[in-house]
Amino acid sequence: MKYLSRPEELVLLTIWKMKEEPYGVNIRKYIIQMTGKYWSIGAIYIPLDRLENKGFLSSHLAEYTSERGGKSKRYYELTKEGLKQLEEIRKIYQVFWKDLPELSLK
Amino acid sequence: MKYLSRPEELVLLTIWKMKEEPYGVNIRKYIIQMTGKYWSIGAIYIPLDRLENKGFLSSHLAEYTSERGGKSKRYYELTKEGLKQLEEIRKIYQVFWKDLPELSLK
DNA sequence: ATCATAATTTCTATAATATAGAATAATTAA
DNA sequence: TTAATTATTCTATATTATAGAAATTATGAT
Repeated sequence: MKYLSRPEELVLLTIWKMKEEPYGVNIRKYIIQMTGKYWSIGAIYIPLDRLENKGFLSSHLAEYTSERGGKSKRYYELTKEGLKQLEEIRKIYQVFWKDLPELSLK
Repeated sequence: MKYLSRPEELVLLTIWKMKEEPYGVNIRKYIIQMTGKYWSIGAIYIPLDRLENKGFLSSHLAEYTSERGGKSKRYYELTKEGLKQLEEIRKIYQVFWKDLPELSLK
């Protein structure tokens, strides 16, 4: 693949940035909150899986929880490779977003 | 649609930024040069079409050229709506890329 | 005139990704 | 043991990405 897709990038950035526990439900919540755009419930797991397969994330299942119930959470964290991808894309956009000309638009 | 896709964003930014004449071949050339990643010849026209359909770009055919030959070039320019989209996405990323914590990665 | 060359866009086919929400799983409380 | 809760996985479909061949249109050479 050439670039990270948009959801992939948002997921990686979120896992890097968020303070809450980084598992599916929370990651989705964070992205919705930060971007103001809706994501369906399932929509978060596809980029998560893909990013893990590519080696940009690693994960493990939560061992124990005293909360109400529910399936085990799967916690994610960024890998070195994942960070590298983010840095690469940041570099590209720094150049693109720099010195944009004033426009007179229709 | 929720966000601009990556190619859409790159195309819009390029049309905003590039100094050369903004038609397909040049736009592709510029993106390849700026990102260091290959795009096939046809790959540029799909986001161009889509962005125009969405109202983020407008275009017109070149009237006359004294160059060697070839089909008429189609020139593109950013619309107000297109600019708005870019500003929106920029705002999102400014927040995401700000205050990222130091990491100790595996 | 005809043919080769050149520059550009359009077409076509396929792979990959996005999106939504229902189904399933695992845990706890009543 | 049934209902409620929390989370992930599955399934189906729409959209987007990607590559490169084909078509279009003009020029230059013979």
